[in-house]
Amino acid sequence: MQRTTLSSQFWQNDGNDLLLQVPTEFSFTQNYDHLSTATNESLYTLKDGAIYKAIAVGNVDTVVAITPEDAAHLRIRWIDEPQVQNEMLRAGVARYVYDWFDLGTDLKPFYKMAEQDELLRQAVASFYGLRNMGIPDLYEAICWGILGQQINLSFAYTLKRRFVENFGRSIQREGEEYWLFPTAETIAALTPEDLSAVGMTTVKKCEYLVDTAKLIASGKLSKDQLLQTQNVKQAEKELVKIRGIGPWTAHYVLMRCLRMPDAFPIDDVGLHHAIRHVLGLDTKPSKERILELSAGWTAWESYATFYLWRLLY
DNA sequence: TTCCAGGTTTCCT
DNA sequence: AGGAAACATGGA
Repeated sequence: MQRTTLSSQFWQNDGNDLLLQVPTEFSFTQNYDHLSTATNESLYTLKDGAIYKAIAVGNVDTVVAITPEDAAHLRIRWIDEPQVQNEMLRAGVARYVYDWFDLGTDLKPFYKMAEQDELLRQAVASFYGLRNMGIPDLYEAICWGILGQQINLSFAYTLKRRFVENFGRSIQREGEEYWLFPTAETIAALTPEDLSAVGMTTVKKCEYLVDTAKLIASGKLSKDQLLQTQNVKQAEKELVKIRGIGPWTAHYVLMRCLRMPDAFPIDDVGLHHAIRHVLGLDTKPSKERILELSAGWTAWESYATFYLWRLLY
C-alpha cells in the first residue's frame, strides 16, 4: 500500500490556529458539499462554510472549526479556547483532520484512470477535489457499518444519533453542543439490553456493537493489527470472523477507516443504484457485470465507489 | 399494503 | 460452495 509519509511539515501554527497543507487535487467546497448531504448527522455541524467538529485526542476533548484558507491550506480554529498550548493536542488535531480528509492520497493516478472509464468519467468531472472523507476511529467505523446494514440511510443516521446521544460525551462551546462518538471502552462495559433505547432493527445488532467494543477495548482488534495484514483479502478475513461483520461491512471499514485503496464493498446496494443510474439500466447490475465494469479500477476501487455514491445524493 | 433499504447469520442441500 | 429464509424498523 503506497501512502504519503506524514511529514512533520504538513501543518504549521498561525497564532492559535493551525494551517494544514492540502494536496493539489483538493476542493474544500466538494468535501463540504459531500458532508452536507448527510441527513441528521450528529458528529459534525456545518455553518456558514465552516465545519465544526468535536475531536478527542488522548483524554482531551476539543472543538474546532475547519475553513478553507487558500489553494494549498485549510485553517483549523479552536472554538472557545484562545490559548491551546498543548502540543500533543495541536498535533493530534492536525493528524485527525489529515486522516479524516484523506490528505495523504495522491489522486492524480485515479483521475487519469477515471477519465477513460465509462462509469467514473462523469463523477470525477462533477466532483473534482472530493476526498474519501473517512472515519478515523475503528470502533466508530465498525458501528456505523453495523448500524447501516439493511436499512435506509436516513434511518441509519437516526440510529447513530440515538446511539451517540445516549452513550457518547458532549462538549458545550459558545452555546452549542458537540458530540463525540461513544468509545469502545464505554460500550464494552454495557449489555446488549442497555442499548435497547437505540431502537435497533434487530436485537442482534446490539450484541454485535457490545461484542466488537469488547474486542477493541481489550486490544484484540485494532487498526495496527489490521494494517499489518498483507492485503485487503487478509484483512477482510480477519474482520468477517467477527459476528455482525460480513463482506460488505469489512470492506466498508477497510475503505473508510483503514484507507485501503482496493477495498471494494461490491455488495453495496448504493453502488448498484449508482451504476444503474450512470448506465441507464432498468435493473440493478449483476455481480459479474460489476466485476467487468470495475476491471480497470485496480487499487482504486475504494475511490471509485466513493465517487459513484456521491452521484446518488 | 407492499416493497425495499449502505446485509448477516443460520440453516439447508 | 452456494442458496433460501429469518431478521425487524421506517419511508415511499
